Amino acid sequence: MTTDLPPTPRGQNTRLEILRAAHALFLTKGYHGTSMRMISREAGIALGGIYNHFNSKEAIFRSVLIESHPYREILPALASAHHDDIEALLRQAWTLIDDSLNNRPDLINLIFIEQVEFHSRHMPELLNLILPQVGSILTRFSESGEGLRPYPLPIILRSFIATALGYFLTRNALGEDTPPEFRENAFEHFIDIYLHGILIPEPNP
Amino acid sequence: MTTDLPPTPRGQNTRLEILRAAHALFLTKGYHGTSMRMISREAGIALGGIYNHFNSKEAIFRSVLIESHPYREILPALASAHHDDIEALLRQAWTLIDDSLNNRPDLINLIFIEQVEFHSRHMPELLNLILPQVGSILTRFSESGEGLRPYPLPIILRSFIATALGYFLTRNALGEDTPPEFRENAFEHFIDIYLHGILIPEPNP
DNA sequence: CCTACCGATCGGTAGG
DNA sequence: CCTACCGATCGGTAGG
Repeated sequence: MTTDLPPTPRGQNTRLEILRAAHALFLTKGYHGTSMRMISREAGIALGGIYNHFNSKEAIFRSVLIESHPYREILPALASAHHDDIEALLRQAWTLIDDSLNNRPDLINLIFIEQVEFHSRHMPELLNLILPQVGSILTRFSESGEGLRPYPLPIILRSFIATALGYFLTRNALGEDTPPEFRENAFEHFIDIYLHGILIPEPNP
Repeated sequence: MTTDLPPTPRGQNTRLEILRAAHALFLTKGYHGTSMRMISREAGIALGGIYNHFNSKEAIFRSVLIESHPYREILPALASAHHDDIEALLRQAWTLIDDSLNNRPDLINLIFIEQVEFHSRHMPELLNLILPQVGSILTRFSESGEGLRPYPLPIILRSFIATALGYFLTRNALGEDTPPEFRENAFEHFIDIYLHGILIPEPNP
């Protein structure tokens, strides 16, 4: 079975192939640990051909960051969660994060590379894309946020994201040869602790 | 004012100078973004002289990681906090973390480099040094942990560390040109949310 | 602990 | 989009 017409113009497919290869390499080797020759090999294109699509190695990283940053999974998860009360909404978002990130814990490496190797140089541009989505999420929080403790809504959102990041960061650091008490049901415990943290407790029954 | 005798043998001072230089460079440029020549220049020693103290570039990173990992600040902070009830103990530890890390947010970059550029290869060795300290901290938790929700103590410790990491990670990502609602009093809000998360609420007064 | 050097590889480009 | 190449720099070492 062959496709007579490529789904997108040929050049566009090559561009995506470069981004896919670079993404995979950056995640496992970092930016300076990845060479243009590795990217060209992995993408199945000659070294010189890359420069028809990107002006520099950093331009590739910038595109990978903008188009594949984990926030692109976390924020839509929050935006698409559909529930009346905020606890159910956040629990559903937590499940969606689980689905998209739990099997790919190195996805957050992109955040680390941006901080360590670029001093967050590209974050202003990325935040300009992200913050508009954040606005509608915060509105939703305030609409269904009856039982929330009186923290600023941006703090509640930031600490939710921080909880996810802290989970994956400690998960990777702990590895699989550490005492199991540090790992068993940790994903569920983390969301429970977070929710107790932001929700006003039910009156004692 | 000159010192007649160096406080430590000459060779030992050079070794420490190499580690200090390498640490500073790794934090700001990453491992592969730092060259041996940069380290030699910053340490004030010839390139070849480094190899009298370390067998390879990775050996330098390993020593930096083991001797300067942020856990070396967080865990002693927890171990030295001295209070009857767990809330006061954790709040004091939080303050100590603030003192040692808040002005040097790039200290956690060492953790990221280890994860991204080394796939946490050195963590087993590091955890062997860390986990014994953890044992005594957990014992303290259980002694003064009357008001704790029934989470496993290792989870409570892990989520405390994760809260600190998530705070600094989102702090660096947000930068200083984002809406202030995401940043105002965030450090205090984070510990409050965490403590509400793990403590059984007081009966309504 | 330094000087001088090794082969390999780097990001990027000219020219077609 | 490829081939062939550029100068610069890499980690590491021999020899003293």
